[in-house]
Amino acid sequence: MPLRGAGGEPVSFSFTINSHGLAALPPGHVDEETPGYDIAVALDGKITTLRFTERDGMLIIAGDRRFTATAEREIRSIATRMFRLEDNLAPFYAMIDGDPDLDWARSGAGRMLASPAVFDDVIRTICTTNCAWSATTRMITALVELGGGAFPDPSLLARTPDEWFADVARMGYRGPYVRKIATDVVEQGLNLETFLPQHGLGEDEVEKRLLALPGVGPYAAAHMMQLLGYHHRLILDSWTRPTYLKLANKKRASDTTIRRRFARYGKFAGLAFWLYLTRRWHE
DNA sequence: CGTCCAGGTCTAC
DNA sequence: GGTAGACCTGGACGC
Repeated sequence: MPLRGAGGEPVSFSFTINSHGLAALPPGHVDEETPGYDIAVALDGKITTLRFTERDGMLIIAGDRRFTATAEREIRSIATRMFRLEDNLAPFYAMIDGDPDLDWARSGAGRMLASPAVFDDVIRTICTTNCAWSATTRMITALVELGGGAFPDPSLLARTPDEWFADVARMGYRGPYVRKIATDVVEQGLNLETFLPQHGLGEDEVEKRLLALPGVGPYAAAHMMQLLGYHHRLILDSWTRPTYLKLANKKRASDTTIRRRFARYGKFAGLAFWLYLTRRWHE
């Protein structure tokens, strides 16, 4: 399928795909040798590995078997979600034309790699809070192992006992939060997929609902908003703050000051901030 | 060994 | 609305 954004703009994952994206899979799932990206998902009730590669502006998707028409539609949907092809960055690229800090990004940068499902990203994001990155990968590796190679769906997490979260995944206080969200999806009709812009809830309402989830505060909500395609909020955490100071050659800057610095990018302020911080990832 | 803190959040004032 | 303290875990660090 064509690798273009919703506005026909270029899409590039030069570095993010193979490395640091939040949705990056546990070690072993990412092939560092070839410019491709593997992910295991459940299709037709079976765990299937999909390999994404890019050639001449086309996204090539290879599977390990033949697929039904239903599965093919699902694959297309997964790819569109993961690579954020529903997101229109053309207005942003027009905005940064000639911008000394961000003009480079017009070649197609700015799409934080997403998981096949919004649910996955919410849980993954909670696993990034208040811990070292090594703990994040440990927790997510355990989750994917529980899922048999793919990220576990809500019903599997809902029926997995508390002891597993505490003793196997070692998620500490996050375990009950994750189980609560999974249980609400299964039993209370909570549908995180409706947070996607196409469902029309509206930016403010989506943010409100994210913040209402246990374990999701300002940082996690900002990260999810970015993944969902709402680019206004700045992701402010213990990595982005010092990274900004270093790149901007400043001694200190309050969150308010940082926000003011990026306010010129309007509804794309958060994306501008993220690209400012991750520029070297794309070189 | 104890303390601090890492890509924060929640509760109680 | 703003702020202190607690919170699982485990690696880094000082003593």
